[in-house]
Amino acid sequence: MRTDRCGDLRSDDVGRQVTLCGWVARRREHGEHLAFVDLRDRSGIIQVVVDGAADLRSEYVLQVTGQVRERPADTANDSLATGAIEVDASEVTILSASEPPPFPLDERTDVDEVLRLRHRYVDLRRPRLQRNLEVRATVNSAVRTAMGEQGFIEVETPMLVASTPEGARDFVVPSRKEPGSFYALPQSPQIFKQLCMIGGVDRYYQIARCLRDEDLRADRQFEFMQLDAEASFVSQDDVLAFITHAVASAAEAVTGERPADFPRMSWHEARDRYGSDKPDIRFGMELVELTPVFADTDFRAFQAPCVKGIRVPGGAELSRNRLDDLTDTCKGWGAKGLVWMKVEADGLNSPVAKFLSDDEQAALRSTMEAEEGDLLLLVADEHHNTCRILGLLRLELGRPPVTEGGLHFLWVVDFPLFEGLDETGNPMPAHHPFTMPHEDDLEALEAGDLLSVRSQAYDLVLNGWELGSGSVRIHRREIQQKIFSILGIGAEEAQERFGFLLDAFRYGAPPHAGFAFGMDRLVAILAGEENIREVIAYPKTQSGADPLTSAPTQIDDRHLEELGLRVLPRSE
RNA sequence: GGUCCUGUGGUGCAGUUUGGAGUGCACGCCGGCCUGUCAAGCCGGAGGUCGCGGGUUCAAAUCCCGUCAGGACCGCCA
Repeated sequence: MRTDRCGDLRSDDVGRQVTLCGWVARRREHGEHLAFVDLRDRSGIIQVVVDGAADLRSEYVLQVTGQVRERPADTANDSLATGAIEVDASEVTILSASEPPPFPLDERTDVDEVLRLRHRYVDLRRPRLQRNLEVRATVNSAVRTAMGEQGFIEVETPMLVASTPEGARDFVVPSRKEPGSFYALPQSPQIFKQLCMIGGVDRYYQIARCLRDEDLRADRQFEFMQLDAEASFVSQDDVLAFITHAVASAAEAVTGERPADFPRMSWHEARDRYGSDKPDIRFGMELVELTPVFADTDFRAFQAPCVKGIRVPGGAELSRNRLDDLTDTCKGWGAKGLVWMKVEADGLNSPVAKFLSDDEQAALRSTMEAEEGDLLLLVADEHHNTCRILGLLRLELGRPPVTEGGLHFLWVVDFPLFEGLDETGNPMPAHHPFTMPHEDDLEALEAGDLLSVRSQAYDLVLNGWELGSGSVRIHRREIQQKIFSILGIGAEEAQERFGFLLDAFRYGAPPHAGFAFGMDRLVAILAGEENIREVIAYPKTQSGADPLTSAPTQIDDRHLEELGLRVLPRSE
């Protein structure tokens, strides 16, 4: 139907007879005998000169045949890739008419998102989404190539799986053949990929759809795509290298530049310096240790296990109102309070300055390298809480937009194996119960010094977004049993919950390790989007609805009966 | 489950603080004019459940209560 794409034509094509198909992006009429139509397809836009009488309106679908020609002198449009030329139409066929679109398709208008989702087929025509979908396809393709290069093969795993009690809430699918029983949709292919290892598929990967029935966020949808990978006979370093290659290849495919650095940082260092296990290292404002400065302080609020602060360059300009807001925000995060100090020519301006000795003020200023005009924000609390609050505050005050600062990848390693205790006093696994403890910490594990035990688990962070995580898995039976017993999972319960995996481990399980990272998040950052809905063709709203199809919908009684289901009346 | 923000012709906004006639801006739409525009221009026109319900008031887009939808975040996401 067409010989060329609209956006591909250039001055080289002058003189050629071409046939183009596309949508009317805009028309400019000059009376009976002249009109300009900007014809748009996925490749871009070109100006078509048509007879003024033609009734060609916005978003009509046209087939245009005509000759490519230079535009007359002084009428070139530099802002258009095809701006030096135009197509002189000899024949225009309306393939499909269109009602006026429900919202403008130009890039200038920030349209209500529900409206965009309800008419997603129109929204998808806009350059922004066209570009984002291309970025996504490029990333998918680059990742597949990169994994293939490293000897991984793509294996598909089922969507209808058994529900396990771990992790997120499952989406479930009722069984027709066995009423009252349910499949679960996979939260990840975790178990299956480990079974692949036992099955001798020594390098598995999959760009897998995962589903978790948890509340949605800017970086979270019910369903999302992961690069899921697992390899046998490899170390943590090997896995980091595999994933680094895949992610670097994806970034290079999109930006044209291969990111060089994938630095590593221990979980402890990340917490102490950035107050986060996913530090955004695009900017400074690092947490400064101040506990020694106030070791002998008379100021009650600083008589805490840990005092830290951040320095906001130029922050002394913030109004009292804004500082009060920040204090409230911190309290909302669970802080006992927030101490602010403005660094001024004649000293520290702060409600609490009078409680601090001259030595303390001087030590504070030098430790924080404070300069006139800075704002110092201090929190005193338990170590972990101090770091967490300041980490959130740092992001609140300093985090650049997604499009700024380049790509800063970071491997966070040496996570603790357990993060605190649950209500019943059992330690909680920081990753999952198959995570291998650090070899150097096996003695501490044996000795019961649980919270000091590191794991061979690792996260990949990009500009403060957690892209994904992985671990070396336990393949030694006695260690697995030790972990289960620490977690308070008895042999019977373990068998019930993970029976088929444990059974499989009896038949020759190779040492293995793996990783999974969120493709949507990677694509969003590479596309310069703050929200993964912008890189998903058909996303859902924050309440999990799809304005396009109206999902979720009710099903009729006959259908319910067939599945052995009855819907309870809504409770108050 | 919680906190905060938003909802006004087809679209994007202003108007809400301090109640007084559906008032305004830009785009789009419809009609007319126009042979080099490119966010074309000029003239004219149509288009409203101020999300919904209730309350206060002589009077509500505006104040109060509730509710729905959307968004950001907390909880949640091993």
